[in-house]
Amino acid sequence: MVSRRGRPRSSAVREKVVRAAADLALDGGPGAATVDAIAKRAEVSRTTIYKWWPSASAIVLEGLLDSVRDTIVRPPGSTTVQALEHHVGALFGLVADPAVGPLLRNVIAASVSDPAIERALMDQWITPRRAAVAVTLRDAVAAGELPARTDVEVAVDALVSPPYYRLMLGMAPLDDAGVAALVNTVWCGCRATRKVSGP
Amino acid sequence: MVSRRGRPRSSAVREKVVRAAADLALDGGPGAATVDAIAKRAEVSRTTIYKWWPSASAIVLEGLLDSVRDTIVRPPGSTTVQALEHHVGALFGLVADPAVGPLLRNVIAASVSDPAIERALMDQWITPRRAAVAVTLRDAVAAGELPARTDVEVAVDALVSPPYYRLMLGMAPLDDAGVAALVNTVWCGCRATRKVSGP
Amino acid sequence: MVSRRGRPRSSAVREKVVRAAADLALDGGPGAATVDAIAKRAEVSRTTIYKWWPSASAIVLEGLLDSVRDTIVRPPGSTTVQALEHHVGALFGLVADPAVGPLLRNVIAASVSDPAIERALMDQWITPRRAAVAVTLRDAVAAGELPARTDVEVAVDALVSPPYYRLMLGMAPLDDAGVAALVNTVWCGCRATRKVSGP
Amino acid sequence: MVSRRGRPRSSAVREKVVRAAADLALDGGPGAATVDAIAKRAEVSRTTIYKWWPSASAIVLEGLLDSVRDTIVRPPGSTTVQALEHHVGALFGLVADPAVGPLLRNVIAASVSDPAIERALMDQWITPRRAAVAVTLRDAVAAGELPARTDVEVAVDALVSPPYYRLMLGMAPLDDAGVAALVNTVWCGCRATRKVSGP
DNA sequence: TTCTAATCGAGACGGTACGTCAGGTCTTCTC
DNA sequence: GAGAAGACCTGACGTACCGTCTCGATTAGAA
Repeated sequence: MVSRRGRPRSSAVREKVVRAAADLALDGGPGAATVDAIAKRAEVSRTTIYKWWPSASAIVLEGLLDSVRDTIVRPPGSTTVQALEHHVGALFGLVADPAVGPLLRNVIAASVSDPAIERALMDQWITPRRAAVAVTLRDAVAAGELPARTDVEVAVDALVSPPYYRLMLGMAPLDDAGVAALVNTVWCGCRATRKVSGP
Repeated sequence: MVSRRGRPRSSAVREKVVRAAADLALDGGPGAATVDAIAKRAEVSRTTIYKWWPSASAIVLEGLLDSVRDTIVRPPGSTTVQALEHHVGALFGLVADPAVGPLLRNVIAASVSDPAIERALMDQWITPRRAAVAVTLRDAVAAGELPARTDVEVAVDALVSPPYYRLMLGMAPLDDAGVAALVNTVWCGCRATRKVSGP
Repeated sequence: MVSRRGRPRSSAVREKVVRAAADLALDGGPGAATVDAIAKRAEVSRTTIYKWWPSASAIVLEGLLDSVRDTIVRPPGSTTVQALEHHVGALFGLVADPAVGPLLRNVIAASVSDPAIERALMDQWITPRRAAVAVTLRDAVAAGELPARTDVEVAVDALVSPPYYRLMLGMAPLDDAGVAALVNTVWCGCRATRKVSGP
Repeated sequence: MVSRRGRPRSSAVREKVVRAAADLALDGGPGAATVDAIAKRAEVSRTTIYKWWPSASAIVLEGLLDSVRDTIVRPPGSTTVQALEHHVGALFGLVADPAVGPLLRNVIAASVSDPAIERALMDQWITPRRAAVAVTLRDAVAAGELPARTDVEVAVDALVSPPYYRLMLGMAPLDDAGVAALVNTVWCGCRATRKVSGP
């Protein structure tokens, strides 16, 4: 067993910082989660923060990923459509969650000017969620439920883009009926699609 | 017509400022278009800038809207699908345009922390483009090409969200085939949709 | 008449800053006169301070020079010895002054690690005071009161070094009798000096 | 004698630390000898340094005293003037030594804001050197070489202040001839002095 | 023409946050 | 117990932008 030398990192610090960042980002509006403000609220030294995180947004992102640790699994025994609705519905619910959406919006905005955030967001948030939907769709293609020519990436885009789009532009999220309609439309669209430039 | 007394506003100033902001935002990366930098580059006084614009992002937005003044019209004599492809294709092209996309991304990020930008962006960019697509879809419903139960807002979301989504997350834009597939999928999906929770 | 463009510099700011620095350096001990503390005490923005002064020590130096603006003049109609005693006595008095000595000590300490302070201190404080004494001595040589071989620089050193030496090392300053004795010793020494390496 | 329990203090550590401090203070300029830098250069833990020394300046001072361990003795069989010249010349030489002067300047500057350094510097450097000169002068008074009214403290000041003064202000040190002239002037001045306020 | 009201430029000023550096203290493991 | 490693806090540093402010210089219609 390898026990590190020196004083061990305090887990309390990490928690206080991440929680403070989330609190500030949530009820202080975006731009409130500065390193200074986080340090003050968490009662932690700014220096320590800079030692562990490269920016305020990185902290917010960490809090975001912390709060959403539920594994992305397909409900056992579900049909393809049920699985799709589960995945997409969960995503919509998440983005519309008042404790998650604002953080995500914050982080996406920050990712515009911070490649590191962009990468982390992509790797740890976007890609896993796209993958879950994509796998379900590809299984359906393999099972013959969807035609072989189905463009999975495009279908995934159609299914997952709207919540981000509405989030970033400050539009109200789709309600449950809207979500169901979206899934239904894309599902039927994939099945009904004919060759694009046919006779 | 009552022409004001005093020195009239110099149009040269507006142009220099807007151009400088766009240049900075484009090749300096986001965050480069600060008021200070714009003032220096445009060789205009900071005071003057503050007199006419509330923020740097507002200038970038103005430049964005300036550069995209093409009227959003339905090509005369086009079928519904052709019209849809034209509208959606134009939008995708715009967002993928290296002289437009970055500015837009910039402005959307700024809109997160600036309600005024959010409003202006919504009113002058998002809403008109959604409206064009929505009108086409509603016409199709009226003409019996699409079923009456079609949820137009959802269809619009599916059609227009992907480019913004990919733009904000730094993903490569869909290529032409992808765009065509998307339009086709949604169109077919709307036509083929059955009642969501049928027996 | 050249009237500057732009908002004119506020003289109140300069005064408040310089006074605050002096106050802090005097009753807060050395090391108390940081830029932060000065800004807070003077109720002036740190930015503004950095615009006009390169360091806290520069401000203290400015305050020092401000408070000692008395022209260095030889009393009219004085004999050489009287003039010397006046000059040297004034210097001793200044350095022993509780409102001047601590500032000077502060600045000399800072000059060790700041060439700009070193230069300014030299040019605006040390050199003028050495010069006054040197001129008086040289006049005495010219008048035949002192032998031609008198090493003026050495005599100046002997006369002016002690107060700085005692100041820097925290020793009590010489009292009036000590000052008189010093002047007398050096004066007589210069007159009585024989060739250093005689037969 | 009871030898302490536990690991004894490593003399290697002391040497490495002191040497590192001296090296940094000499070729890194003042301000370079921070505790951090010393720890890094000496490859010693900061904690260890803080355990044995109260400040970086204390280390520099220790190095200074280490490097100048020559006993201050009067050359046997010397005349008073020879002894004085020896003492004062040694002091001048020391202060002008490029391996000693900068350290001393450093320490004096630090003593301004650190009473402990001030005390140590006084007790272990200044006082012994003043004492050596004072004893010689007092012996001369006792022997009748100098008048009884000689103010020894003042004479000591005149003899030893100049090198410190020039050191602290960054002035070039006096050359050998200057030193000889200084000693000669003060010696003759002490012998020739008449009552200060005579008729 | 002269007045007058506006624009525009220059620059001072107060703020807030940034990211870094050094000083100290404390905790833990290793020798 | 000495020493190494390193986490942590404090406080100051100097910089970048922000937004406001006070000026003078310029411009062109209105009196």
